[in-house]
Amino acid sequence: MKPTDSHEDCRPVGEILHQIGGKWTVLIITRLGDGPKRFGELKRMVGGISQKVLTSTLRDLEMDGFVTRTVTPSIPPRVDYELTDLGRDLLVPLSAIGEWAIANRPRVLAARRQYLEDHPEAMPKRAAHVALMKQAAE
Amino acid sequence: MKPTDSHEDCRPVGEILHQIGGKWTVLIITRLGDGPKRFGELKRMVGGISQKVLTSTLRDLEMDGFVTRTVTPSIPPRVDYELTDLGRDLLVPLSAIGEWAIANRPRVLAARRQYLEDHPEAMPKRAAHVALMKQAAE
DNA sequence: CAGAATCCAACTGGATACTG
DNA sequence: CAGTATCCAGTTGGATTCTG
Repeated sequence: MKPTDSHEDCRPVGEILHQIGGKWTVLIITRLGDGPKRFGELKRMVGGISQKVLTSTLRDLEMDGFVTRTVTPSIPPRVDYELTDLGRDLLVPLSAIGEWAIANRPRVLAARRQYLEDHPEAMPKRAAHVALMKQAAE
Repeated sequence: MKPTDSHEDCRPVGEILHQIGGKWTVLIITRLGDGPKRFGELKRMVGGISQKVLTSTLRDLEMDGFVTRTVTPSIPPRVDYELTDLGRDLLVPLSAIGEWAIANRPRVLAARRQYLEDHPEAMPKRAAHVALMKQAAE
């Protein structure tokens, strides 16, 4: 599995990455890294995610075999999510990305500021930029 | 920079991850991993990407300081893209993800098949699923 | 509590045509 | 060759309301 070769298997890999690369996936998987969590617990921990999106993201993760969903039919109901072996496996490279993001956010923000200085006309054509720029302004 | 703590900096990290998690970002960065590439070269190597999307993704990466864009005003014009130090830095955790995806694609596909067996009514509510299922059927 | 169901605005990304 | 400029369909994701 050499890293710099393999021109053919780009697309299939892209599909998996796209799935993993969802805005919240990394956050959810890493939150589950230290044990099972209930739905509401996860929602609070991640923060800023709507239930609809959390629900469907968790469904995706369940579908891909990264998490298990355990329903306890009590009143009120209780649902726990937990990483599978595959999920814990994925957690390794994923948390590496997460830590990279935390560690290098300042560098990225600085690069964005620099870019805007050099290209004053650049202005946000993509939404993600706006969000990051707001952070850069802090 | 502990992995399992830090409830606060989830969102900011999410923004960076979202950026990185774009469908093509990982593919492009890893393709650039073994040296500078021209626009058309990249387009062929990645495969299946439109020039519009390739262009805007490259702009994003440039904006974030991951790649440099070098224009040689000849006829025909020539533009080279190359990883910056920050980009090469990012390449490390990113290619880990890429390799994970290649190595574990079968497991993910198997999980999807299993899921569909267990939940016959599940059927594609999200597009990404359709793509993966088509692959699963191969 | 955990979600399902709607409604709807915003963003993504593909196809096509044109330019220096 | 390497874009830029449109147009446009499909998806994502937020807010809100309702249910077992």
